[in-house]
Amino acid sequence: MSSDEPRWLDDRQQKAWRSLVAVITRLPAALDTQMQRDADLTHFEYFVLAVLSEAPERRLQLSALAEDANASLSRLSHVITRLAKRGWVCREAIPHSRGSYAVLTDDGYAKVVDTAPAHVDTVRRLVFDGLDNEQVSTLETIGTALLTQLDKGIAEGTGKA
Amino acid sequence: MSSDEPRWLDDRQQKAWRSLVAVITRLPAALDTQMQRDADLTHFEYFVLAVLSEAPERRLQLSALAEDANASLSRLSHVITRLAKRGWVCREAIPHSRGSYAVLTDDGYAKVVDTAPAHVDTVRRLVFDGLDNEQVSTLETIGTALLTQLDKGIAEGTGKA
DNA sequence: CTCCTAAGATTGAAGCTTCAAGTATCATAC
DNA sequence: GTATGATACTTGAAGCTTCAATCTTAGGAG
Repeated sequence: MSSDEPRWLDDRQQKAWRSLVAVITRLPAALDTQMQRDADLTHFEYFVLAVLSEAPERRLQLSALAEDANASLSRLSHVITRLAKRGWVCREAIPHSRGSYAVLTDDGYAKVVDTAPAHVDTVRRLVFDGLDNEQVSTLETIGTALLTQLDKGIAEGTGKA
Repeated sequence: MSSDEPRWLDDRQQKAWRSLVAVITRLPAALDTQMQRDADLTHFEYFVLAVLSEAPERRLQLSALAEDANASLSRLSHVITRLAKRGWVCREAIPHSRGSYAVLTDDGYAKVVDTAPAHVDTVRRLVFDGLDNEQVSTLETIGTALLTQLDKGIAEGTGKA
């Protein structure tokens, strides 16, 4: 515990928090619904493929990919197994290292190219169509601030709240 | 599809989107980790209990609770079953209606009271400690704008992207 | 060279969410 | 009163994520 009385959030923070919770709950669900329907993929699976498609040589070490995709190594490993079964990704040992690459296959690249347009349309429809240019900048600024604090907070919190 | 060429996101939107995706992926994971460790609850379970604790008579019809908790009725029903097994909630038929109430028990209320302080500390640590007053207001504004557009977008999107 | 440690990744079980199908109850029409 | 339909909720199975344990291999110490 930080102090004696358990300082509550003030009114403004309370409202901001509720709306943030709603966003982090509803938006992923909406993204998954569209992805599932149009591409038989979770949004996370798509994101992994998309990150790989932009990497040099369309390959990335698993631990690096996990970081870029905001996931635990375990989660990523399971997902790579699933994507490999579908032929979109394969693993490749890295010489003189304990690591492995995840490599996007040509089929995987084609899948991303196929899937991207409907996904982008969805992102516009669910998010950007409601924001003007200034709000988009603000979103980026706030998002970055949140991530910075999140990383800091996780680092601190490794020893109980 | 909206038009001929699949209009991509511009650079600013792209950056904003990446940071938003990171937030909606990492923040829930961090909240769940703390909740699991300190209260043996998922963040969603806690949120359901918290919403109930603020409702008149600490009760809400399931469909209304689902809406307030940003969840599908199915998800909520499973969760209520789990919470009921632990004695924190019970169901109660609504006379002359097809609906049911979810009612927070005294034990359930006590659980919320016990759990809230560490949760609030976590929210401060992961989010608000990194934001000044103005940014909190901005967060609330942007969050609300996102939710508005999300609802609109989902309504539109019920017939393919 | 051999042992030891730890980094990188995998795995299986348990738990949560979703999806689709099912049940029950109320309102309406005949 | 009895169909019909729709609303509110429940349920079981399938799939995804997490957690903890495990495996494998690289890098040092002796």
